[in-house]
Amino acid sequence: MSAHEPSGSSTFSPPAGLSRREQILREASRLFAAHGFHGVGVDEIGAAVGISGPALYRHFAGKDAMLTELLVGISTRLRDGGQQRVAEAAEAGEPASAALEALVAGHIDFAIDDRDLITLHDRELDRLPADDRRRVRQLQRQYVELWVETLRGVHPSLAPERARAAVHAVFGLLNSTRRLSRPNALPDREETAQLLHRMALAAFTEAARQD
Amino acid sequence: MSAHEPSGSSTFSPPAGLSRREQILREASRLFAAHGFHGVGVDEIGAAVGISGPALYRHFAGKDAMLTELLVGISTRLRDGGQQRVAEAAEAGEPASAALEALVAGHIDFAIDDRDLITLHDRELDRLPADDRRRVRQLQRQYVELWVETLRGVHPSLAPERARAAVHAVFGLLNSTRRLSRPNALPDREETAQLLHRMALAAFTEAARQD
DNA sequence: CATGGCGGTTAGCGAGCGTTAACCTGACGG
DNA sequence: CCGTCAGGTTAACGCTCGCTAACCGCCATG
Repeated sequence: MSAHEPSGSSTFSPPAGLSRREQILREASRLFAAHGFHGVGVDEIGAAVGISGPALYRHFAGKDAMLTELLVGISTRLRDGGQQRVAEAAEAGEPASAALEALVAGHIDFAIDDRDLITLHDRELDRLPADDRRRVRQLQRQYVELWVETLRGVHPSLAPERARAAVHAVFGLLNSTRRLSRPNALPDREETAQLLHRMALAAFTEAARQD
Repeated sequence: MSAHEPSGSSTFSPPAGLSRREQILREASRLFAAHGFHGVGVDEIGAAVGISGPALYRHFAGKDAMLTELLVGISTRLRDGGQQRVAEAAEAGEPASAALEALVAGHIDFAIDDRDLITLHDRELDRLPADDRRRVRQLQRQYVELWVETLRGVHPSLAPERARAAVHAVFGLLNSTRRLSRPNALPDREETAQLLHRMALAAFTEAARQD
């Protein structure tokens, strides 16, 4: 196998491509998304990166720790990315609707390009140990609330509870990408992204309409 | 399926409420939805209906068979219900849009009232043995195609591939109910149903808009 | 009143799981 | 040139799992 990579002369830097840890996380997310957390064995994960079984414990405390790191990473990226987009829109003096559109566009990029992670994000939360689960749930809640606030900035008449339901519904809509496109690459990524974008905004607008 | 159920002369066939089989299926669906198929043991399922472990094998061939029966049942109900609603709308001479609305309304009823089943329906398919999986996938595909045809009846300009993506997206939107309302009963079922209904139709309309 | 079988019970098996232990190797800094 | 140590290996442990075996009580029926 590849013993050592052609990295620079420094003491030890990540091997240019992906570090072992990152390799493992990537393969683990693929396998967890495909077969479920309990449906994947540690030997299987090891085999996917060319090492076998217990060697994983040189990089992670256990199987749970891999799932925890994946879910915390996803939730953090989503929340931080969302906060940044909203903040940028605000600083640029753009209208509230621009912030909402930025949230939608960012989520779509994520849902299309990191399909496995999005799958884990709303499927495997309950497989976490209680402490980590609380932490991830908190991050997810913050992300949802960011959307709710932004949405209500565009449609102030929308009641909070209703807005929250609408946000969850749109998440479901956007995350449907995991069901499309069997292999890995979308037939036409941009077209799919635009379709979802428009459907999401239309759904929001309708949710806010007075009846 | 089952050899001897209520049948003729027996004084005491179905225990008035749910048969043992139905009890087991109900509890199994709850547990599978909560912890995932691999995350639930047969002892746990047995305990949930007041019997213990191996007694389940008097009613089912195995754990796989329970999941199979649940998923086949769900997929069949969805497809048959959808076909019936579309047929009824056609016989009544209603416009194509009425058929689409009937599909949406029917799916929402299902998604709200049988939340656990909807969860299994799009999460646990890959845990089935290959034969059963093919069978369920076929039923699901027929249901999707029914929606696609109906949608294209309303918006003939919509390309089939695009329509299919839109249908999957709306399924994701409607199935988001499983994420709402932690305990069991929705705060206001009718209001939620109407909100989802309108959002779904608006998303469809936007998907069909020419750009 | 014997009987048959439905629907339970407990014991236990064999496989697979996550994890630990003990050991090895090759690269690198002093 | 040697010691350290990161990052592998295989063996094995203990536990849990799905499932089978063996047994049994109840109750409707002939």
